[in-house]
Amino acid sequence: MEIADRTAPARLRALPSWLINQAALPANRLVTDGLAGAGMRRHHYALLAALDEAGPASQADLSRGTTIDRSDMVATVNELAEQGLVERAADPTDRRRNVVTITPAGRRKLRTLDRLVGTVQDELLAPLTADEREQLVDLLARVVDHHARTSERPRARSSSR
Amino acid sequence: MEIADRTAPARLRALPSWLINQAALPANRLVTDGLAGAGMRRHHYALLAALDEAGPASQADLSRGTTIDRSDMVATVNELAEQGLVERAADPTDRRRNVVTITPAGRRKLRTLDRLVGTVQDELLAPLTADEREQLVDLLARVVDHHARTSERPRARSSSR
DNA sequence: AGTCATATGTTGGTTGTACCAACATTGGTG
DNA sequence: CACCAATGTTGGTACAACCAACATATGACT
Repeated sequence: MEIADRTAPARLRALPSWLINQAALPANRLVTDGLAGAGMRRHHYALLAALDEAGPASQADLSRGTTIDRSDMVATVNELAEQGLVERAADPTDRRRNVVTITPAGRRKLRTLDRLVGTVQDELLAPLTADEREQLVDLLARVVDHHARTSERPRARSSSR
Repeated sequence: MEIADRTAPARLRALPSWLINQAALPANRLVTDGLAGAGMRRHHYALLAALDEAGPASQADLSRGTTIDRSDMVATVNELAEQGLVERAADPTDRRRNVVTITPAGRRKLRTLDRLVGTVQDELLAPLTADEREQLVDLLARVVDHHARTSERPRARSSSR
């Protein structure tokens, strides 16, 4: 009569897509809460990381280099710029573009966030050994890579016209 | 200068929480698209599965048995009832409750969805071998279980009746 | 040179999922 | 009886991931 076990249907519990979603819930909760302590959100961290690793870039390039949509990039850059963590400047060589640059304060903040996010991974993967964590990362990376390639069709340019 | 590689920052690519999120994107896209072909959404599938496996139950029990909030359960049951896939009836023994029951049509639909969702898993995990898929499911299940237990502290019932 | 397709930043949406707060009704327990 | 808890329900929030359209600019081709 009663659903006493409080566990999801067996069908779902065996479903990779469902498990990934369920795992994403604590993952997001932990990361979001962790970053919230520093006044940041996930987009902010991703953008700072991209800038730190790849150097100054236009918003469109940053959008392609992260998974942040061009339209969401606007607000993200705004928010980071307000806090002095990045700077937005017009690109003299292409007046359509803004060049976004990480500031020293941004780099400092990023290091803080790195630590923060790092500790959160331990909480997230608490039940797994170091080996298993590596396995998980490897497996997921291959899945993610596969779909990044198949969804993003660079589309052979048809200069034919 | 330019972010030509179109890959996310290395920091993120090594982050379990980020990978889980990125994997959830194609997972959701595939499942959502698949179910959309049958006029269903994920909630509908989860609810039908729960009803099929655990039998008729109140909305609150169903909410606990899936991951669907009590408030979202209302609409989910409504939508399935409109299509004759479930039935909602007042519980004579407890007038607060509605007893939700899956109909034969609901069972038929569920079988269709099972097939649909199953084929989608193959697409999702295309780059992995059968062994690796099992590993992934096992690792994720343990992570999910761990956080299900640590977050939900139901507090031992005084009288389980 | 002029035309046309494309890239860029930006605004202003929409969708889906996961929540939370509050409420009236009912039930169970002291 | 008085009180607290559970249930269904309404209405709302937050956030990420999109999409459409636009003005401006660039570049490529004729």
